[in-house]
Amino acid sequence: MNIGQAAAGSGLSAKMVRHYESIRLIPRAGRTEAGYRVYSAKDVNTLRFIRRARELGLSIERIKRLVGLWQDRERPSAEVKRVATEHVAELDAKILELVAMRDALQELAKACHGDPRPDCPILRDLESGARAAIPGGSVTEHVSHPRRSTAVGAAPRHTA
Amino acid sequence: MNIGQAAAGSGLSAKMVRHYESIRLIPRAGRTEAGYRVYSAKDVNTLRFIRRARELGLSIERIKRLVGLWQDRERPSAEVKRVATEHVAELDAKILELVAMRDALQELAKACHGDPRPDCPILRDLESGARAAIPGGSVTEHVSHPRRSTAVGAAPRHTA
DNA sequence: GCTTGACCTTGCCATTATGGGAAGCCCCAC
DNA sequence: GTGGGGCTTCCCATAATGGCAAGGTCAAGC
Repeated sequence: MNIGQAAAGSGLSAKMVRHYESIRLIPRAGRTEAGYRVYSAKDVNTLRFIRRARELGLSIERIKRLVGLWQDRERPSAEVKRVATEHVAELDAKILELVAMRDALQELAKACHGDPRPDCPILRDLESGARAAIPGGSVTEHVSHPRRSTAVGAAPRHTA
Repeated sequence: MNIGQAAAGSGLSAKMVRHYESIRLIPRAGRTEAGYRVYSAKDVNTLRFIRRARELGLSIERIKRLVGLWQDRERPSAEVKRVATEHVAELDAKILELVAMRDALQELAKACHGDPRPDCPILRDLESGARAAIPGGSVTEHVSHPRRSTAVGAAPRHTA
């Protein structure tokens, strides 16, 4: 099958399938005489694997490792688990960061009248507030109301 | 003062101060005859405001709005509050996404022996698992399109 | 005066994962 | 034989930041 079918069958975009080939996450697909990429059902399985891994937020680098382990019948499950727990640790760190931001901003917003007058604790905080540590608490418990919005405006990088 | 002093005084890098100028988050700084940027204490205050806003994860676009409101003595606090609550909503959405990922992966990891044998529920899930409800957790079903961020491996995009 | 070193300038590249679009070839149905 | 849809490659853009490079500037010390 061509890339369109493979993409549809895996849930990825054709664009991303090409991209994954270019960064060598997947091997170079075979070509027809006209240069069209050719995929097998097995290839689609690999692409689905990748899509699911991306849904769990795994980075391309980790997915590379996982695909390698997946295809190795002798793999120690310990290695797979390690990749997973590494990612869980990063997710936890990120979650803590975002929760701290949200809680701080939510407090400020709560204290803001939100009326036609100019006085505003949010601006006062930004103007000269010292960002302080937020008292501990389980992250999960704070997560309440949903919302299917879009991007969060990314935070300062210091992480890696 | 020069950019180095302004950067140090605001907690930003000189690089970012130049960047913020280039994207017009701040006005073009005055120059010496040699072309060096010149900053006043007031400029540094603005830079500090920006740094704190970034610490709260606000995007440059929202910070632009906030800086504008901050400098407008007639601003309605309701507008400031709106910017803040918009961001809180996005943070909440992002947090939910990450928590869903973390919980799912954590469950899988917990079920993985992590020994020298190849059998592994994590790979089995990726191989053909539908992302489903996590026991004990409220976050479930389709983990839709996340986004990128700091340390975490980022997820699919759709948003912007 | 001249050297040295710290600081400044602009500009380009990299990151992460993904989308968009252009220019141009290919294939099949009608 | 033609039109439209699928395919190809390549470049650009995103968000925010770091890094490096080549070169100008300034102040201090000799």
